[in-house]
Amino acid sequence: MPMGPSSGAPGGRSTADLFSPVSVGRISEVIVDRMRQLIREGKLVPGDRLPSERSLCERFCVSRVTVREALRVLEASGLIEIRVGARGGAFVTQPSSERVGEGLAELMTLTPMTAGDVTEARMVFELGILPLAVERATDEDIADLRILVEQGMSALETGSYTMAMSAAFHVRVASSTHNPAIEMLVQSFHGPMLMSLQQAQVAAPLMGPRGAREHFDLVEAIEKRDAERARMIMTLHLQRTSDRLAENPDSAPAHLKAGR
Amino acid sequence: MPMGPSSGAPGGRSTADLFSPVSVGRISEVIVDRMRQLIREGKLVPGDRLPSERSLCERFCVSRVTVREALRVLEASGLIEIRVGARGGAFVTQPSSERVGEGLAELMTLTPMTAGDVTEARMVFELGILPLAVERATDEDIADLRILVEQGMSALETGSYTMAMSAAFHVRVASSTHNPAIEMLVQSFHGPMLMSLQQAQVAAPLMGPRGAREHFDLVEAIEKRDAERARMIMTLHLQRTSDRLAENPDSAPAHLKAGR
DNA sequence: TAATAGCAAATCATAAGACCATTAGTCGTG
DNA sequence: CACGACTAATGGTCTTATGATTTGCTATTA
Repeated sequence: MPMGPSSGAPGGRSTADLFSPVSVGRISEVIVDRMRQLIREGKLVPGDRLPSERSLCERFCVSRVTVREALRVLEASGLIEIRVGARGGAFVTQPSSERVGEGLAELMTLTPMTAGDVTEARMVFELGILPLAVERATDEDIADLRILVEQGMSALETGSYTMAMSAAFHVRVASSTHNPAIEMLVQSFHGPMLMSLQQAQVAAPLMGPRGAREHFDLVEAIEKRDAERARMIMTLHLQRTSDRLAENPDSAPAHLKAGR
Repeated sequence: MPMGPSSGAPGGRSTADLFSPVSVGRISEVIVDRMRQLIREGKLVPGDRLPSERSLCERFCVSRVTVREALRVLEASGLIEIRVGARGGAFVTQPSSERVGEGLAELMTLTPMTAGDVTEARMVFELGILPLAVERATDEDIADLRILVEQGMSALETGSYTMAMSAAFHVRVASSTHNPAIEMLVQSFHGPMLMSLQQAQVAAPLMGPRGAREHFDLVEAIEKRDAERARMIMTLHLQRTSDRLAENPDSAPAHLKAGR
């Protein structure tokens, strides 16, 4: 019996299984999958430290190169973070929407897509979730929003308003829907995208006293469960942002700018 | 002049620049950035083949290990694809929304997020873009949609309807907005996410004759620029899908399932 | 002639061993 | 107690070798 681990004539079953490839792709890829699975199953939770490269070599019976390539991939996937030095190693990271946002941002730089396109998509989404936010916002949500509005206003006075603060507000509105998927998407929108597009220089003009006022009014509308009014305010608010972007030369095709 | 490439006393400028760290992080990371930039600038376009690993070693004056780690990262980022054998090597890939979708799907498996959450987000977005699609759809868009509907109907009769076909229809609707960002997002939704969640086994029940009819009606509404009617149809359509999902035990928390 | 087996080259995949750089902890000395 | 030197752990990189896979060519043979 020249072929096949188990005895018996080869006619018994489909040849498709018997002559399947003996090795499946890269070893490092197998290791990556194993790690992924461990993380998914919760056997590895954020903060955990993986064994050292050399330990992993022994456990998997592979060379360090292979282990390192697997770690590189996991790192690029945002699943682990690697620190050097004593007590260093690979640590499981907290899952975050940043990675999605990064992928989104990168796609934007590679694809014929303008800032206007993105703003429009954002508008559709943020307007669409408003009714949900209005309906579901708890007292705690509203209190948080009020705090953010106040912080924004005082920051405006001292001229220290940043895009991050605006993003925080919009994300908090999204999280008032109590739908993690929605929150994550909005976060992905704001995170690296707008951040990289226009840094501090246009943050202030983008957010004048009027913008702050709109934030304030929006919270009030949410509190009063006035979806229609909330929608109106947000429409204006986003529309103005969009217009500012249109004036701004930086709003040119995103893939011409963006240096990370 | 012991330090600094340009002559002159060190007092001329901030010492911060002069005594900056001599090496910044990983070499492989530098290579990754260089490659990324080349691709962004269009010096490397999809289909192009990168030099072989050994050539890159010489060009960058680094070892093969380093080059390989860079290639792994680029591959994990979805920027290149690596083939082995003669005429193999690293090839620049067509940018696609798949990567974003993957990241999204992975986040879903790692985060406390139910299929219901995702469906809700999807509903918000797909409903929100409908007015844009209705307004902007060209004759070509509508013709394409009709073809997809017909294909779906005949597939239903032969029992060969797949999730992919449903996804294709919804994505085509999204692309009728002529906004790449929107198209990409919808694609990200449908791509790996729903695909992995419920494979073929639930595709058919999810898409009965009624679903096909709704697709048909939706196209008609778009053609007649009847945003209100389109919205109603889509609402029902998605709602039904959502309900089916809720009945289905597979709709349990996404992070408990999903094996890729 | 045409199909097939065999061979060679290009290329990625992996291994093993060595050395350097960075970091945290420890221990000694003032 | 404070500060600096030493040590051990760990990732980062290099070098050299070998294996595996794919393509294309070539020679053999029916």
